[in-house]
Amino acid sequence: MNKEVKKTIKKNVQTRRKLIDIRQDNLEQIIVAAENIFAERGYKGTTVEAIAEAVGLPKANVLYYFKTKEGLYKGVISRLLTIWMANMNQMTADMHPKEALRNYILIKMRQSRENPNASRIFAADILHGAHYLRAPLEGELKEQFNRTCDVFRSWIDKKWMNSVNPEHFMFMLWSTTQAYADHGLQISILMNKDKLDDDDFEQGIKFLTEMILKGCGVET
Amino acid sequence: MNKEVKKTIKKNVQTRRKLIDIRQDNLEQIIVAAENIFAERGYKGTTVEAIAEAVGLPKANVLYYFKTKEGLYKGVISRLLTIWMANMNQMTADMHPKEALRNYILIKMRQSRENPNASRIFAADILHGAHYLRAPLEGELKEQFNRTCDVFRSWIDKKWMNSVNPEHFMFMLWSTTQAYADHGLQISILMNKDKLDDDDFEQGIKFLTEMILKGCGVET
DNA sequence: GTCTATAAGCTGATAGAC
DNA sequence: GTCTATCAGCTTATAGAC
Repeated sequence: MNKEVKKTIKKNVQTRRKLIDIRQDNLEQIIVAAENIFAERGYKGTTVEAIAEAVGLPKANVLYYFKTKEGLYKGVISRLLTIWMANMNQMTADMHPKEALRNYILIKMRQSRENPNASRIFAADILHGAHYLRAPLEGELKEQFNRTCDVFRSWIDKKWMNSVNPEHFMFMLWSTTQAYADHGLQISILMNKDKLDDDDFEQGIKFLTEMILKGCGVET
Repeated sequence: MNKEVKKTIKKNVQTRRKLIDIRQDNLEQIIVAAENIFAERGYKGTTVEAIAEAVGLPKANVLYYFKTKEGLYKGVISRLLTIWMANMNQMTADMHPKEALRNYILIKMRQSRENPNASRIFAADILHGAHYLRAPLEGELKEQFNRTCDVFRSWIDKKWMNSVNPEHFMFMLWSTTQAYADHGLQISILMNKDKLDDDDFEQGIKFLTEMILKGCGVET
């Protein structure tokens, strides 16, 4: 193998690496921009043009990477769902509800603060017929839901908490914590703020923890 | 005045009455259909054509009555807001929280059951920037919110309830009850149902009332 | 008042030069 | 891989006959 050939190969490798990097970088940028705009304006309210503009690319380029708008949307949802499930706190029967519930509320509130897009996009999908979330809801999410309800039942059996309805208890945990993402704008307007700050979330966490633990009869 | 003239006048009156009736009837039908479709598909997802089809009129006819799609949407929102505010339970300082809260939860849950469209359309608007609800939120709704928080404070002063954060307490009352409208689909999927029935709402009311009263230290 | 036809504008997607 | 130009389809809104 002579020098010229080696050089050519090396150059090709470098070029390919660079292209791969560009590709990864563009994919990442597009999906992050898309997530934000879908969360703000909803699926129908979002244009591919707007996403392209946010990334500084022509829209044909965005469609080169993702082929269709719906494909991009599905990509965003599935990415969020993965993160969502990974961060999902697993409450178990052997944990004491005092610590388990306190921790669950903390994690969910942190999620509402740090990744409100996920909660908002999910909420919009549910509101408009669960077009994209029906499948996961009927599958993995339902299993997780049922497991957690069983944990509540076992806590009730052990007299660690009052005999409250497990399903509705779960709905309450979700709706109260996710409200700080989904209805964050409403809350901030009513509290005369531009947006919710760390203090608001701290107070929310403190309030919810006390109310919910006391409500289901767990000693604090 | 001869008989012919009298007859003509009478006929004109009848005709006018009939036209007014038709007009009222059409307006009513259009706004009801629009409410349902906007709630299902969101503003951008709704076409004037779909509304017209639901009423059995050509879409030019719908636009004859409401001029623009946005005008129709505003009409729907303002109509729902009026009903919403009228049904709003006024909690007052002289009422005991036990009865006042119980009744508030009952009314809000009834609203989620009987008029989920209002809650859903409001939720979608908040989710996407409160384009149409910002004004009422900054005005009448904020006043009502502040008045109710004051009522909570006076209850706390009287030791009728624990010293919980009034603002966050209000958010909890809203999010937990409205969840049965906004996330009704999610709840029904997780409970293996097509839709929530009377029993589910009864259980929800019972659950929420117990949890919330106990949570804020009101005797039941 | 009602309805058909159509204008005007936007948006997703593609063709084709570079 | 990238970008300009453009097509095809949909949607709001209006013009104009009845």
